[in-house]
Amino acid sequence: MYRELQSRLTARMREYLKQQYEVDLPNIGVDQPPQVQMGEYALTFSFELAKKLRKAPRKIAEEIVAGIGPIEGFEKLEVAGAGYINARVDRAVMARDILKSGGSVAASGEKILVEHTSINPNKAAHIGHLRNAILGDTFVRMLRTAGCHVDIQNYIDNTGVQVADVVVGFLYLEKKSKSNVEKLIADPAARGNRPIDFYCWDLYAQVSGWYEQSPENKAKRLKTLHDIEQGDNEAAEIGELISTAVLRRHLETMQRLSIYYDFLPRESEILSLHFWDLAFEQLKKKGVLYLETEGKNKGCWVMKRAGTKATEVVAGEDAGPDEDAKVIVRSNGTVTYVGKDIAYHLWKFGLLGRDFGYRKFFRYSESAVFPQGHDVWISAKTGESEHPHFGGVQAIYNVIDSRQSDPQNNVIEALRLLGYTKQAEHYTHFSYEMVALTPRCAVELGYEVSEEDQQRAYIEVSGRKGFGVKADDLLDALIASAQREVDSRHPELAEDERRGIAEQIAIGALRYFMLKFTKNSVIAFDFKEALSFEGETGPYCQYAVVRGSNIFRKAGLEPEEVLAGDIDFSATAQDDIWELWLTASKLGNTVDQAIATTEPAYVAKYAFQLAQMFNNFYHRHHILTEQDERRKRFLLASAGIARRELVRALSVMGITAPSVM
RNA sequence: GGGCGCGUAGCUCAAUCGGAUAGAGCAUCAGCCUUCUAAGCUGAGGGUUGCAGGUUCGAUUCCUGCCGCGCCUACCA
Repeated sequence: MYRELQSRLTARMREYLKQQYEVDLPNIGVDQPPQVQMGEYALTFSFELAKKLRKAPRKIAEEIVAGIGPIEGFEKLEVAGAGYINARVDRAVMARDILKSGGSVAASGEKILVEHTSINPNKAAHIGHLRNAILGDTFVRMLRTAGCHVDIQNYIDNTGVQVADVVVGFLYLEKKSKSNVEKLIADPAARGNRPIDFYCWDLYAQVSGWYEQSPENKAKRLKTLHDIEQGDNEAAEIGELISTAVLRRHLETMQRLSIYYDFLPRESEILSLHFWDLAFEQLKKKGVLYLETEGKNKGCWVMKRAGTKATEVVAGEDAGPDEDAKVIVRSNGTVTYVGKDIAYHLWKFGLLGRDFGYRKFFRYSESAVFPQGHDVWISAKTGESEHPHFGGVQAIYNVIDSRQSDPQNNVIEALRLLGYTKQAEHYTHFSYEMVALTPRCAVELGYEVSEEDQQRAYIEVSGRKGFGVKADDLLDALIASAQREVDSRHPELAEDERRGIAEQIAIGALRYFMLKFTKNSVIAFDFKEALSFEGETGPYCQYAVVRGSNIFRKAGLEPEEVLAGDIDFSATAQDDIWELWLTASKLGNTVDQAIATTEPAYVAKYAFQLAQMFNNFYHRHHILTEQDERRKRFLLASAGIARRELVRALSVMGITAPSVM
């Protein structure tokens, strides 16, 4: 709602400026005045125009305010300060519109692919992966709120060195055969009742140490990796077993947080279906790759990096080889990771000329989210005959941490050099910073922390060293902590009900925690902060919703019927209450902005702000004891609007509020 | 060396295209439960926005140079 009035105001201003001063301002900046009593919108262009028009900003503002005449939906314009133009809306009219449409957002209809999670299937998910998955899932929810059609993909690197490392662990450290590993996966007792991904977590860390012991050990790694890539041998079969079992665990872990997927493309199919061969042909034909004949990259097919000036040498012949070029095909003929990624992204845009086979892999059972249940498909060499179609999308968002920005840029550059400039422009590396541990947290967890690391602000998580906090462990800790609170507050409730509430609170706390930081801020993880349910947290927002619900429950009314009823809006003149309405009208605006900047934190901040404002309102105005019936109705409507929009904002973040807290 | 990012209150973080008095939470201190739930509310203290210049009516925001920190920069994947 907020957005519609804003565009009406700026459109009228632009028109008037053209007509009156013969200036065209395509982007008229709009702010909000510092206090709501000063108006809902603030325009600052008078300052900008001062020089051009040779008039004082305040004078310009005064002329415009005097001359422009009425604008629909607005009560009046005022000059403020040195030349601001503040616009006041007609509050009663706007309130009526908010009641109807609230923070609804415009529909778009584009087909978009979001790739997120993409955890190597060789160990348990940790807090860094949680940040990725929660950012990705929330971004998907934002896009869907905006009316986009989104496919969610989770890329599985099941033939990489990380999987090979765990296979080495099974084969050489634990001396296990394929059937031993099968038993380990099938029989919980065989792995000491630890989940298989936890088991692999420990094994993976051991293997890293074992490599250090001798060069022979290390040689096993390369051999195993090659075996896995080749296929048809025990190492490959163990790799397949383990990566599939661990992947299943990852899906279960993410499902606990209401994070879902549509398709799981795997590296094994990118290899076996020879995606690279097709990409290689295109890259050679268009001259994107060239065979280096000199220097350190002699014998490799390389590509120039984005931003480097390869054409700089026009006259000078003796420039030598571009040592900075990115190797795509090694001198032994094997393709690098970036090469495979280029092929994969050609497929995503429907530019490769080949498709995956598709097989059903995992099913989300019937629920509120999926009334008919939902299948997760996985890539296969030969798939099922009936399957949905993935790929061939208009835009891509890859949720990958900032450390991958270099390879990501290489892929984008390859698309551009291939002539797919439109696709390159619609390829977004949704980059975010890592989650690290504070030294204190590392010590708490029982890790040895060096003198040097003690002095740092944070220490990078390392799966290779087994250094980190597992996602399931964190979630369990959050649930346990929430459970204690719920048990003491609501002993009257049944046990499974209390458990359900504790889970909702834990998920709210975790998802909000991962979203409240802006993307390029490193999260220095600390249990104390992450386990907090007070202040700027998910439970704070959930609590505001519960309070809102309680009012209606005690009043014996449904929020919807109050909002649909007859309401006297004269009390919107009261600034503190009006501010609540105004904030409630801005969800659509916030989501738009969050999409445009790929910054989910805006939504988190918004939800907190709205919750805070509601809590404020809650204390200041006691609704059920209000004697004036008209005012009581209005206050109920105010609570209803705030609650409705807060519920929407939380649902964009994948958070639901429990019935009681 | 080059690329990307960061530096804001004791701590953790916000601040829309450059906009009005730089805001939250935590922590500290002082208050508020006979009320629709205190996972809450009110108030107080706490700032030379790393440093030095520049652009501008206006700079936390843009530019330049320093200082400090992190990540990336392999024919590993």
